[in-house]
Amino acid sequence: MRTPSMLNTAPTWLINQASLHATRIVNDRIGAMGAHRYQYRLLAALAEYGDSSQADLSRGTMVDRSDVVAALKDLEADGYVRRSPDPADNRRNVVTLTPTGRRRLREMEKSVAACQDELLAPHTEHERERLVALLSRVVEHHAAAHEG
Amino acid sequence: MRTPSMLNTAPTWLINQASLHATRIVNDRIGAMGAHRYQYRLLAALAEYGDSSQADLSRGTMVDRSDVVAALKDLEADGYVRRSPDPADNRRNVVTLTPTGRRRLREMEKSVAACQDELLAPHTEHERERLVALLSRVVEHHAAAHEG
DNA sequence: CAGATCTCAGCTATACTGAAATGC
DNA sequence: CGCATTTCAGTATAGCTGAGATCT
Repeated sequence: MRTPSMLNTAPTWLINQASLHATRIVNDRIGAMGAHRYQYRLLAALAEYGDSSQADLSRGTMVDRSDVVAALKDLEADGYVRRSPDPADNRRNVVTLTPTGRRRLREMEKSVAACQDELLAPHTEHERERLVALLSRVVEHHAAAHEG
Repeated sequence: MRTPSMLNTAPTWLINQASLHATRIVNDRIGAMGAHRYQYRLLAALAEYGDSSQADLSRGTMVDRSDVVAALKDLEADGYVRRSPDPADNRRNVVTLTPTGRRRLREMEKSVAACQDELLAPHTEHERERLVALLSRVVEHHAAAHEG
């Protein structure tokens, strides 16, 4: 049986199916280097914004605050980040990217780039940009609607 | 903190985020009418293909064979489908859509159409078609690669 | 015999919730 | 006081696996 047309033309269904493939691809590649999805998001945020609190990392990466705790614990155990109390606000931790963590991020970037190529293998560069633009609008719209 | 650009431009991340929003929207609306995501997929497949075995339904809807069992049990309890042994192949059940089930599907279609509008609120009709076309290529490519 | 189907029991990862401890 | 942050324990669901019983 082929996929019913009622599903085949429904964006919600297509997005869910595409997400399953994307997740499988990312988990395979990131997992093969002994890392986790969330770790890439956190390292990327630290590289772009510098030292950050865990709450800020959670908001910036859409990783739940409680999952940030676990992911940072692993990253710290491997020396990719350091955590220290924030002198300016003792509720917070200052999370710092180490040089080793920066190298780790660069390796992950290659892996994640390969994921994009694998996921969008049939698509031209121009089509990939259009897809990114369309999906960005979806995500921005609902991210804004969800926090407001 | 805003989303790091390393994530914002990664299709895998965008698709995952969009999928979270899509799933939340569908679950809210379908759940509000006392139904489940899977039930819509199964009823849609039955309406398009007529009587089917559970294995065919599983392949056509991408609902796992074991989850088909549970979803059909609920649909049958509410009178939306009937199941009977296939005389031509006693391993199989013949799953039949009842008139009540057909009405139920029509209600769900309205609900699911509203989901698409909510998910793609910022997009024009033309943009929605482009998104569907791009995502269809992703899904078809990986569906083919995954079964082969 | 190999292979398909239906069913159940259970597993894992993801996203999320609640609450406690602490500090602003 | 209300509110934010970190942490831990636990929940819900989706998707999936393994195995048994049955049949082709």
